[in-house]
Amino acid sequence: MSKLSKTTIADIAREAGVSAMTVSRFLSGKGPVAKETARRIQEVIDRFGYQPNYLARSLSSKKSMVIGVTIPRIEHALLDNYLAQALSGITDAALSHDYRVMLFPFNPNEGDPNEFVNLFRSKMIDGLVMVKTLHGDERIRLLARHQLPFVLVNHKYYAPNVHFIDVNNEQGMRLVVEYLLKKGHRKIAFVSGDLRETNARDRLNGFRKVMEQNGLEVRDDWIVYGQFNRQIAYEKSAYLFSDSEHPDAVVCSDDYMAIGVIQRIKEAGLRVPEDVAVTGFDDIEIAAYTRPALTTVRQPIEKIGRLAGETLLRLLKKSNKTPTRRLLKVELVVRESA
Amino acid sequence: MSKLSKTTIADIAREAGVSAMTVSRFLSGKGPVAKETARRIQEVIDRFGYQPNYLARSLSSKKSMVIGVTIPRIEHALLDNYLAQALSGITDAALSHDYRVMLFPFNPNEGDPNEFVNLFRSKMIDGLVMVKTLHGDERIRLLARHQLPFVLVNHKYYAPNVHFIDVNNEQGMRLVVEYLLKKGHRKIAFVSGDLRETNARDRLNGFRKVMEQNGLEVRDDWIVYGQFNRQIAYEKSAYLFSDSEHPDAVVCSDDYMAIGVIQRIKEAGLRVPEDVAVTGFDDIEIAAYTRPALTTVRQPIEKIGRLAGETLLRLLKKSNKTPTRRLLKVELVVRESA
DNA sequence: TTGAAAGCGCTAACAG
DNA sequence: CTGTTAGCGCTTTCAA
Repeated sequence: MSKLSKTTIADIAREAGVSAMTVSRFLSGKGPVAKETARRIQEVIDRFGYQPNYLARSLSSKKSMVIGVTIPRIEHALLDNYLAQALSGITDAALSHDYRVMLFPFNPNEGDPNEFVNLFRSKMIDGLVMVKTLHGDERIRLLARHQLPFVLVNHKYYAPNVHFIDVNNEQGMRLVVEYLLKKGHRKIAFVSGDLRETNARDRLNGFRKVMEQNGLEVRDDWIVYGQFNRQIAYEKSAYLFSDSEHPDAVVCSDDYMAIGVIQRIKEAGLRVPEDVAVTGFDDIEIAAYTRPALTTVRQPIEKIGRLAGETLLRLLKKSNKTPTRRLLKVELVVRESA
Repeated sequence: MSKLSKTTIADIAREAGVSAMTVSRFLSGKGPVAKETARRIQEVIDRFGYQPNYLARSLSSKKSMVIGVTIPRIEHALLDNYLAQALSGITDAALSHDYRVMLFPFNPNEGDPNEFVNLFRSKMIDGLVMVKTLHGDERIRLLARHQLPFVLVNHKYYAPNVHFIDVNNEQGMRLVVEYLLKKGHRKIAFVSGDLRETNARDRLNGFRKVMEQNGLEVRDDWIVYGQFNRQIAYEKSAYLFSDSEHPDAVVCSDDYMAIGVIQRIKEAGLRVPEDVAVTGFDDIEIAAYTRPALTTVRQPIEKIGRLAGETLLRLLKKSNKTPTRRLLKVELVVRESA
């Protein structure tokens, strides 16, 4: 099939009249090489179009120069907008440090708990960034126990050897709730994402806290326990609007859910935002295009990804005793839905 | 840092009282292993949590079991919705055949023409899927010349050793134009994407052809030469609506462009679709949420990705003399913008 | 500033 | 059905 000539470091060495070791030194930049020798080696490399065998190099040096990114399969699709943005940031960071990125989709709550540890055992990756993991995932615990280098994206997990980059969800909820209050809303419902994600929990708790600090009651029957999913939010929020007494505002745990809730509200014959205000979270691409356009909390998703990548790469250089635990600021984006 | 015990195949062999070769046979399933021997080996593997060293295996077998996916950097973001969907399909196909996926972002029209060939030279990948490449990209030509296994996604390139999966753009344009004609539109403009992408060319040519077949004039000044980009479509389409005589329909080369054009039309004080109908292409996620929701041509993007992956994997099994050249059907999705 | 020797952990090829 | 031998192409280590 392919007709690539296979030049090895030995060929280059012979042709340049030096040993393989000298070529290796020249290539890595580690160790001295005489100017004239370097010039000759470079000339031969160019002439042959030589590319070092990455597998041999990695096997010998015990560094794969690859970082893995695990992403959950969601609704049959691999990548929602959130994941795509995060991946973008991670990849940027990796490439700028000469690492490659390998994708590892996984099914939450399924499969071998050692699934990710084994990626290290098999020397497939040097480090791992995990996006959107679930609370209590045994796989994370095992990675931490083995002191493997990994970073969590948007998942808070306070434990030794666990590093994460996340946003301040409570601040986000404060922004949202206080904005709604200022607008005169008092009957505020909350539609939550999967509580196995720390984001969902933090947002719900944040919502509760800010409401109470403002002397407002949080009605238990106005907390909807859903998932980060448009369709499920659409289904589960139905009862909120079947009564004559409905909320005058709904805070949603993310944008996809807000879209589902808005659809539900319209079908109940109510208007957004006149009858019911709705807010989202994330500021995904489509948030600006929904009808009405979403008022939401913007997360710097790509930046989160980049920071996660950089944190990991720092970890690979030298392990860090004190865990990195960054909570980035969010901002309120006011559009039309509230 | 990490404290993973490093068990090798030799350890397993010794412990199971066999040779490394027998363990290797057991692991690969190639070659016979006695039932009882197999049982003993499995027991030892489990006990040690042994994972074969992927690098050693690949170095020896000369197969990396990795396929690369090249994606163009677009507007600073790595992944637009189209790319995300395609990547999803490719990854699905790869994983189901026990291959891993590595990401290789690249800047169109920049960098070493050997950039991708070198991925093969360095044994980083066994095959490559390229998404959204530009016509005449030297990198593609070099891959083909070296007879390397690669597949193009949404890029038609008729040449030996070049395989591609694309859609029938002309059929898409027929759907769109004939729909517009049926609706009574006659003054139809076209806003094109970057003509270095074969998709853009095929859509423009298809548009022309169908218009002419229906006896309609294509006004040169109503062809806008833009790029696959919302902002640029917004800017370049301005003049279409500054005259008193404007088109009553605009066919756009993709959905992002349609969004830009709609914005422009609104700012010109016109209504969509009452004054000007607008159509897109792709049916990306947000197409259903724009205001008005987009009438567009749906491509089975994820399926394209999956087919590309499968085509590549077949190529890796045995090279194929006759190039795969699939053009998938598209369908018209009528919403509100036309 | 350079080189020789020894391996990294696995599999291909062949022999038994 | 199992084992031996000889690498794969590089880097590490030590010596010169």
